[in-house]
Amino acid sequence: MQLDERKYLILQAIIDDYIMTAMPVGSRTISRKSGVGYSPATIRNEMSDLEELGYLDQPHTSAGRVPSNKAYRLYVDHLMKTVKLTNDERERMHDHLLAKSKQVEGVIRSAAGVLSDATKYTSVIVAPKLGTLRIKHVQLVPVAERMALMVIVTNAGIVKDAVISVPEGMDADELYSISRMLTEKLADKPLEAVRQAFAELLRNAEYNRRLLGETLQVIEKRLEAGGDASDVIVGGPANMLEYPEYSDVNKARNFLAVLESRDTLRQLLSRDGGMEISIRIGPENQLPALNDCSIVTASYRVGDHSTGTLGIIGPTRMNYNRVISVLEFMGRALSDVLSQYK
Amino acid sequence: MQLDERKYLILQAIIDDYIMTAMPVGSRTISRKSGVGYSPATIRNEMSDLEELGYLDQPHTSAGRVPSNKAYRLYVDHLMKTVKLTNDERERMHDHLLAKSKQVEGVIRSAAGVLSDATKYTSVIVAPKLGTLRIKHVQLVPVAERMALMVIVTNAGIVKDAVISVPEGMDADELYSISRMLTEKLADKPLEAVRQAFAELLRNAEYNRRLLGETLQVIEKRLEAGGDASDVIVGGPANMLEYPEYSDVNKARNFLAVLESRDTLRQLLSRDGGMEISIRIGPENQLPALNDCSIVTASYRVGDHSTGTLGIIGPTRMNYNRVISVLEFMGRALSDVLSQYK
DNA sequence: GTTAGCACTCGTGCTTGTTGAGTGCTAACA
DNA sequence: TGTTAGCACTCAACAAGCACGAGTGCTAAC
Repeated sequence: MQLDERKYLILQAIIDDYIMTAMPVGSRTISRKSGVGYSPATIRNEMSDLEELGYLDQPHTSAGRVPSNKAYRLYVDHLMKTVKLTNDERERMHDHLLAKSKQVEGVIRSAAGVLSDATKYTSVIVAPKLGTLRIKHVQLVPVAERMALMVIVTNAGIVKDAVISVPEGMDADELYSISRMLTEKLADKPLEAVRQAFAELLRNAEYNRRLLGETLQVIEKRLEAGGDASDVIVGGPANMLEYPEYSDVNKARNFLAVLESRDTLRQLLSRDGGMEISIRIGPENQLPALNDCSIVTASYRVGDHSTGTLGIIGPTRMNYNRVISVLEFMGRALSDVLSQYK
Repeated sequence: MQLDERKYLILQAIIDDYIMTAMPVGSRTISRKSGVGYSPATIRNEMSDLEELGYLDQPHTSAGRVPSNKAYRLYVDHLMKTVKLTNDERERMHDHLLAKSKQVEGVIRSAAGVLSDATKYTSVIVAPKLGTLRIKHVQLVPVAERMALMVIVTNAGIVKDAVISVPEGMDADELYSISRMLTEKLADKPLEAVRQAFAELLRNAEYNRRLLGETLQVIEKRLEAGGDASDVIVGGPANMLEYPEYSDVNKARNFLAVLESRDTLRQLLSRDGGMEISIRIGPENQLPALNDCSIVTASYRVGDHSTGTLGIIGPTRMNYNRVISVLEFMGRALSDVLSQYK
């Protein structure tokens, strides 16, 4: 059995309706719907076929039908027609984004807010991979006896800091000149290339080797860790509770638990290929707790080499249409804002 | 009618039981309980009195009784006997806190995690008021044509950054020397005293006045804003859903919505007096959405002048005992860790 | 002052019946 | 041969009725 034009039409109508209502949809509903000129009986026959083909599920005999994950896959790949955002909406989102643009952390944070507000789902934004960011400036600041704070400013104005210990008796002036030297040597190098640069520094070091060694270690540790918790920002976690899928408190709790584990989130948002938009439906995203969620992601650029990810997590019956439009727009907007300090 | 010894005893037993079970407690339960040697009938008479006095509520005729907010108030003020944490527990919490102590943001974040794990409620930590922190270092880093990133390192290693615009043609070296000058002039001054210092600088400025003016403005704006979103850290938001009080999704959603508004949280956690532990029960915390929540807060010190707040939000029938012990301990631990880079 | 006894209340959980949305099948129709 | 009307059937959801039991208040006896 194959999918003909009419089956596509009916399947699409069913999915569209289910996305709106979250209720199993019956043959009468589809029959009434404009654009499909068949009687309920005909629709029923087609629905029966679609069920056999694995595109529809039936919760129980006397209920309507519900799209399967396979149906959503077909939907996003072929059936869905993209909608445009209104200019008004684009403007509003853009303005919200710029309102806090004075602080970089703030830009990402408000982007997450805009995303979750615009879609009514939960949004997640992952900051660019540390290793790909370029160092603009390194500064060691004395904070205590034998301790200094190392501040690294990268492009996109992202600031990373870490406490390192310094040799006995090293004073502020000395740290200052080491900072100057480090900045000079490391400027415009990506963080992940720092090991090499350091090796070179250590070979012909006039300065304290132990200090440089530890500084290198700290940087590498940060790189390995893949960034700390603040690198994943979640927006509108409570939005998900609006949907009947999560009217069960246990489900809601499991969902929120996933959001609390930034590591899991970072992994979930890791993207496969280079395509603009990636969609994972239900079990496609591996995590059992998110079996009835879909994750849609896009990416944004910072400078020429670094990319971060922005995404939406919602029920599998999410409004893919709108989510994709919003993500595409915000991906571009975020890239613009974050690349302006190149 | 007055509260005699026996009424205290019974009320305490009722509250203890209700904190454990969240079920209306009946006279039989209390009678069986060790320590109270009276028959259910006697207990009933006393309970009737307690209800009349406003310490107990009755959900409906044939149910047991539930402590009122007035009862909780009495409980935390007089009835409650403090319990000690085991050494084992203290150690575990302390270790968790230190595990991430290399990054300051990380310390506060993991403290929030420790708090919510130890209590099974939701924790909130507010970073110290910016104005009271002391400047250790100011650094201007060029990020784009006519734009620089200003990084301010304060004691406790807290780093604040903001983008400012700089005059045409100002190069890295020039910014470097301005940074040096600013650091020298501002070092060890609290942020809120910066206005004065700047006024002085502006009076006999050799350097560009417009730059200094804007720098001052940025600092002041940050001060006025009372810190940005990252200054409030929430731990274990999903914990609250464990409790039957929040088995209603709508209630849960409202609760989570409150947690999303960092401004509201900051206000909620603002503390009245200087006492070590502050407890607000139900409506005492003003916010209708949190009418059946209690908020317990303690404070921590950073250096000599700055204080931040750490708190627990839980149902009014929370385990005040334990919460207070944990908060006291963590307040001290956090102060120790954050004051070590003085 | 304390307690046993008893009638009374009322939420909870179970069973049963009803309703209605939806299905599958069959037979008639174009 | 594809489409549709008709009809019997299914089953979740809802409501009504009922028994149960936890809990109360009151009274009278100890």
